[in-house]
Amino acid sequence: MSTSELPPLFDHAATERELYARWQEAGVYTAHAERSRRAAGDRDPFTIVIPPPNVTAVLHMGHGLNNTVQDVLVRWRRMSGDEPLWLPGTDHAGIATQNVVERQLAKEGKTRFDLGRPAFVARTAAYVAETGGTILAQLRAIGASADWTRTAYTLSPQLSRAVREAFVRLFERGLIYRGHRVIHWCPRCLTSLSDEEAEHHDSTGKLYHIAYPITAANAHEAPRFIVVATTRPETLLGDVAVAVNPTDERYADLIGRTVMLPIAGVEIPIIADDYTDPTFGSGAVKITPAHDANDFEVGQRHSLAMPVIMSPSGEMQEFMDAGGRVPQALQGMDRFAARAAIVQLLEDAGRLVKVEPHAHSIRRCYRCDTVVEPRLSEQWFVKMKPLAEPALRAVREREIRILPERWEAVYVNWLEGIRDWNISRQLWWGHRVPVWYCDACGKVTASRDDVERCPSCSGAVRQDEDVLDTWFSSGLWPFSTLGWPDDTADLKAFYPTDMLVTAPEILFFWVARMIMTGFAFMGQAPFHTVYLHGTVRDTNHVKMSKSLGNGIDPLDVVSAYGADALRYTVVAGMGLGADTILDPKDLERSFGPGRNFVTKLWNIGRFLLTNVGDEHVLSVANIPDKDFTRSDAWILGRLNAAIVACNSALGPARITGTQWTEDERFAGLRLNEYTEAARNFVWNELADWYLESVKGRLATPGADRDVARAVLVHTFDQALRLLHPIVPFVTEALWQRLPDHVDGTFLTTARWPVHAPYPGEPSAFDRVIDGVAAIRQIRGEYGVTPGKQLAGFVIPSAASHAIFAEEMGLIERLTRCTLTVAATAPAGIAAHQVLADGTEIVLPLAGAIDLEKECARLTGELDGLEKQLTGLRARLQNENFVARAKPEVVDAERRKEQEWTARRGQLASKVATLCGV
RNA sequence: GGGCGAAUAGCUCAGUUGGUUAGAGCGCCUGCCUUACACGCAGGAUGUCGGGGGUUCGAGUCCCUCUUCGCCCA
Repeated sequence: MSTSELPPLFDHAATERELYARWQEAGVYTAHAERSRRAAGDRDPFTIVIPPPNVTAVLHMGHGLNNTVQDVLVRWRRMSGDEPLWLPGTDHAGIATQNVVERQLAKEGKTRFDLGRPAFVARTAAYVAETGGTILAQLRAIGASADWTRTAYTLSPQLSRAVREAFVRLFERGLIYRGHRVIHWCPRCLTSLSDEEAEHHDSTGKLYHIAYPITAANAHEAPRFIVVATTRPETLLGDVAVAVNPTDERYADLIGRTVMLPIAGVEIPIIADDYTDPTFGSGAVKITPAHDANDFEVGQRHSLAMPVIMSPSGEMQEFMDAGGRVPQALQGMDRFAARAAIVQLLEDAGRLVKVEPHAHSIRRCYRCDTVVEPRLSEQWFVKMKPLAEPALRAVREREIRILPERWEAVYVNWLEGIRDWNISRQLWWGHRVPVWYCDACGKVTASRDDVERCPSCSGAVRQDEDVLDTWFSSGLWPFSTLGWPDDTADLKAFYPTDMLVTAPEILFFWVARMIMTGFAFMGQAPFHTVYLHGTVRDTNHVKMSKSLGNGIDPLDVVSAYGADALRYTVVAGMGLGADTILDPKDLERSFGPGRNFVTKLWNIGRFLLTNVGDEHVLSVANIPDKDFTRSDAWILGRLNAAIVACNSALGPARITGTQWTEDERFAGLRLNEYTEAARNFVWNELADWYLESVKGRLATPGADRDVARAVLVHTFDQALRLLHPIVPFVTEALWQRLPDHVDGTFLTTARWPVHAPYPGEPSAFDRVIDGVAAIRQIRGEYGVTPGKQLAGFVIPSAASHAIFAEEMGLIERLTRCTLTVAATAPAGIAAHQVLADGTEIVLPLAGAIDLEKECARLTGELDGLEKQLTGLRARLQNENFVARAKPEVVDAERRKEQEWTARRGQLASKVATLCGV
């Protein structure tokens, strides 16, 4: 390969397309069950199941981040010799998808009821068939090495079967039941929601204090009122009682009497219940059991009626047991309009005592943001306590770890207070509840297969109208995607999976439920590691979203900067659990550094390919120790350090045994540290020093040139391997061009670097680096242009004599100097540097030296050293320090004192001779 | 209301069990188109580690407290 074919900038667009196609064609990302150690193979399986994006979704930066992380981990394990499976797929997203299709219908002036259920479902399925693969296709653009042959979908026949199986098993175990209670209802989506789907939002509302007239005991009693406080006055039409605390003396005499409910004109009792907080408002609360979950419980305790005074879409209506409660004028009025109307009516009637601002939190539908209405209705629930118990234990007993650590506490806290899960949704798009009712005999049948006739009386049956919460199906994801309930080869080979990578927002929605179902159906935790990464935000720390217009389209970034730049940016900026801040208004600021890194890598490759040539390159292992130079030993040592740093930032990959050890429990997954270690090696060590040091050797034919070629190719090859998970495209493109490349082999399946023993003393070259840096510093301080050739002297310390004598040519080349090794510093005005090891560098800089400035510089340096030495000595003279600090710390301080003292002596005599002080 | 987290350079963030002179990228300043790379190279400046108190020989790191911000749950 000649460099004429390599332009100075990496052509990401063409390369990404070509390489992804070749990876696909070679099938390198297809997992093989038989290679898993759990089957007949000899490889450790490493499985990640994707958090399935909605079928309606298009790729946003959150997906970009989430999937980049998964891909980095999977590529790392693939190269490490595991049998990896990254299983992709999508989620049918009941509410979201149904909303999209309903909006389409609305444009045609139709509703789903015009179509009817079968036609609506067919239309939605057709829509999904057409557009549902979009996001998965987009994941390919960022280089996702997922196994597309196993792409799953929650509404596929296979996964639907898993849903029925799970439902029926839980039903048979008594863990699924039908209940009549107050749930969260979205009046816009016309469905119930789980607790998790009704999100809290802080808001400033109003607290209305309303006076309810107490029914007079007799004709002589003066009119009395009891004041209740509420944020939702419109619900008073559904009030069935006023509750006071039994210990509240203010109201003791009123318990058992009745009040006349304003507007509704119904007489309701005053009851005593502990639920009432005497310190809140007036200490009396209105009880609306059909429209408030707490009131519902009060209502149950007191066997109260439960009138529903709103329609499903949130309009005032005598819906259930509410006959005569909603005045004609209010019927059909929206709940918020009704609130205003009722407040007005109360005010007109003199019943509104006061209105005060009130900070509280209201719940909104997580899909459409509509204020949720608590509503009494019939729903299916999962009994959670028994399911939560093993999920709780698994984390407490370190069978599963959650990173960052603090989320473990959140998880435990939630599971401890877990409430039953409402799983029925009044939607059409989803898995229909597999329950059939017989109207003839009343038999309720939950069944894996469709039921045609009542198993009891052979009467006609009808299936439950509701569908299941989408999260019910995604909760089965780690095993339903592998073929469960069938006993498949994939299930055997790849379950339990390994890591789950997702955002903290769905810790309860999804992660906790997968853990529960994992134990319930598989008897094992579904994964050993949960990695919760941060959120993508803009520079104002506002979460990126399409609706806010502060999003970044990852595909725009890919086309402008390349997939590698996107990935690098995301991974390099990701502290454990920290949010990722990107600037949607300045993509260059966010992604420029990533692209620059790719360009740098590309140019290291260009240099190497031009100067190394096509001829066979020796294996580093076959080169005799004595043939390596100091810089060879140094870079090989740095490579080892980089490998160690990358490994410890990434690993451990899996649990050993059945419990995480204290050491490993929160270790690894420091992707930013991994990135920095690899970047530092290739840029600041390989490119900045080794590559510069090797230029002369490459230009000089002979045996040493072959050693240099071998070390250069070896270290670059290893660097490409370390970097491949982060920037797969540019690394693969370069790797395939390396000399001796075997056609048909890929970096993506090449071996991850291992720490290897190399010859020589890696640190000797640090003396060269120190010397070069010192000379460059003088150049900088005296403003000598880099191009100007200088002459100078090196007075090496005894320990470093050989190094400076032998490496002088290299130092001269790197500094553009002509240097002479001398025993003592020559007399005369010059710039001086004293290196850490005691070696002195003297640059006369004929005529350019300002004696005053040089003295000031050296004196300043001496003063700084003096100050530090004083502090250091004070510490060493402190008996407490010497007695109590760890011996190795004290020893280190003593050594330092010796070094600093020697250096101070050198500097002091410099200053004395030069400045006459 | 309960719980959790954050506050470190102009910006975005590292800083593992307390132990040199607190780091990186971007930005900024100076000089360089040194034939791999100006998406680059060399050099440089910048921090009472949010405030206060405490423990300790030693605190960015541990404890208490205050302030500000964020998240989760009621």
